[in-house]
Amino acid sequence: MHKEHTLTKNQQIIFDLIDKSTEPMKAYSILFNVQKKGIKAPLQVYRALDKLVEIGKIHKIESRNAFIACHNSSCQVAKATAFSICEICEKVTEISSAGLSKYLANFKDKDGMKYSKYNLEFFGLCKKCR
Amino acid sequence: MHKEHTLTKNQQIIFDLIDKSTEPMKAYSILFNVQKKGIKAPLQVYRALDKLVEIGKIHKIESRNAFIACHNSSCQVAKATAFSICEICEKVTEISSAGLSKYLANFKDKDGMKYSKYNLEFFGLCKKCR
DNA sequence: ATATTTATGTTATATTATTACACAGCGTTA
DNA sequence: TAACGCTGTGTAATAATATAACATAAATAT
Repeated sequence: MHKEHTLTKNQQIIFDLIDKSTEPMKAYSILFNVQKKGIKAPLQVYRALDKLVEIGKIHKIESRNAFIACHNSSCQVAKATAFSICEICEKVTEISSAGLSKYLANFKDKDGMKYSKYNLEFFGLCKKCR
Repeated sequence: MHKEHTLTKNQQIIFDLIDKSTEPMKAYSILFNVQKKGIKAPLQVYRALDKLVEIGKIHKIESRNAFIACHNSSCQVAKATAFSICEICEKVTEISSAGLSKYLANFKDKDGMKYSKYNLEFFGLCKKCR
């Protein structure tokens, strides 16, 4: 079981914005959008983003420096993430595949080492862009 | 078979530096190190990095904004990369596992979509840091 | 109630990456 | 050879992403 995190005001504002967005949002675009709500400085945004990532409410798309809400209910901690990214329209989708998760969670390298966390980004063309 | 790419002067200087490094190098650290060789501006570095990534001589570690030389002879194009990253000492190792490559290259999502490229980053503690 | 931790607000600054423009070298081809 | 396309170079300026440092407030624990 996981502790339910009650979001603070800034965290809630920023999460709501990302959650409503149909595409990954960048930090300064988030900042621009929440300035009317009193969040004025980059650091306020980054602090909220850090926390939201930490508790698994959002994920960072590393190759794009952008953030999307997690829609995978089983993923309350940001320790195992996989995305597909369209190289034309930049649509990003979180991949939720039991097989893939299982394979990666159990993956051991040559030295028999297992890892506590991973991030996987697939690139290609989405249906629309083919 | 792949065309052999002859590196240009700037590309060669920057590749040599990254190749000799025991750890991933960041763009501005590269810049600092090659200034004595006449490469003075960030853009000169980024242009060389872009090309080196494109032809698979180096890879970008997205979560760290850093670059490492490819030591995987089979990987002449940057389309399928996997790394392990130690969260304490930041040691990065390229993972070369036939099983993993095969699994990911053949991975299809729910819609049966296959991808042309992927990047996977595993996080954990290396042997020394355990 | 006090200590501790977590979050906030603000200013300044560091770090990472790109735009825009001028020009040089090289192979093609007309 | 000259005109063209392509790739790479040099330089200055700037954009975009992220953090440091410091002061204060709110929430939680002892």
